Amino acid sequence: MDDVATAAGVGKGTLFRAFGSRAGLIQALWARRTEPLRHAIESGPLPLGPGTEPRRRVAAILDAILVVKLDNRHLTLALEERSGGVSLYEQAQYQLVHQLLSDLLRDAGQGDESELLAHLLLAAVRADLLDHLIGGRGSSRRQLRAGIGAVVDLVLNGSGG
Amino acid sequence: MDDVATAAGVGKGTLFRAFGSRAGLIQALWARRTEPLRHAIESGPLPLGPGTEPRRRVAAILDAILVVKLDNRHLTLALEERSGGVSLYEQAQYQLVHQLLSDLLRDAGQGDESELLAHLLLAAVRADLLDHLIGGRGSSRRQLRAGIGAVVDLVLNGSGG
DNA sequence: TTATCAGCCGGACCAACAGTCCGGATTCGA
DNA sequence: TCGAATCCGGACTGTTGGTCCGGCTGATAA
Repeated sequence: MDDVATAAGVGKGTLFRAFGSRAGLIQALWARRTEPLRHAIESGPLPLGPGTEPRRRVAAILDAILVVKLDNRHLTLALEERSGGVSLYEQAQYQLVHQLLSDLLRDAGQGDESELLAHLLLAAVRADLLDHLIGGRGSSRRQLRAGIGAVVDLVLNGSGG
Repeated sequence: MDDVATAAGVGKGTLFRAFGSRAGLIQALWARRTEPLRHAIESGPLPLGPGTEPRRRVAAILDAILVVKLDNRHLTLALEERSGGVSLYEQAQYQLVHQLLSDLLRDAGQGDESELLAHLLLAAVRADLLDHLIGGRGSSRRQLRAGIGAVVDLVLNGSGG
């Protein structure tokens, strides 16, 4: 926070007055970075926008989220860190995506458990997991998108097992 | 740490000499709490022990982990918190379970993606998610076990969608 | 142009907390 | 009994998120 304030050319007080807390700053940054994505989901073209078949739309949204997270690894890691007693699951932005995915899954016929299933799918793109997969296992971005996409497909459409 | 040392009737130095760090203490506690479970998985009776059909065994292991986590919510939350720069995924105990689940999934015919799938299934029982589901949504223990069990089944056996 | 005042800003300060370190107690061997 | 090696406790340090107040600025009125 000190460094951020200095880099921004303001005092620490100003920073905290503007964003409330470290978590507030991070969430504000995240909100700005994800604005195009939110817009595309709300009213953009297929397959992200409304009108796509629910399962395909869920997969598209998850892939888009994955890409944003890969493009903002440090920020995302900080965002999802439990800080100030606020967990990821209490953040408004998480609850919004979760609600959307739950609704889509319900539409897709996953009546029961659509809420849990939405949590599970979102857990597949959690920042620390991505960080581990990239940093530790050396997966490339391509491999990650393909792999996670496959697993999500498997969850959504069944393996036929 | 101060409080722990005081409660244990020793100095803080002793605590750190014995466990290395806060994370070390938490992992040691966790290792002790999960010792019976590890033993049951290694050489116990069905469905946890070896010999069970892979998918069933995966489901049984996940349910057992879920129960332990529910019985030790605070400890588990602390364990999975990124602390000291060490994420959950770098912990030896996580890697062991992940390896086991990966192998079982491979045996079950999920050749490709068995590793990612194992991560996904373990993400379904992450401490902060459980905490959110219990604390915020008021799900009972029973409901959680049933719900997560159903979702895991769906992932393992397909929904037929 | 100058006096007054409200609001905003900066950065010194505070509290919490993981981790270190050294003076002293204890124990073991001679 | 004495000396040395080991172990222990808790005061201390460094870092960091967050607070607070003295002072600056800019607007307004005389």
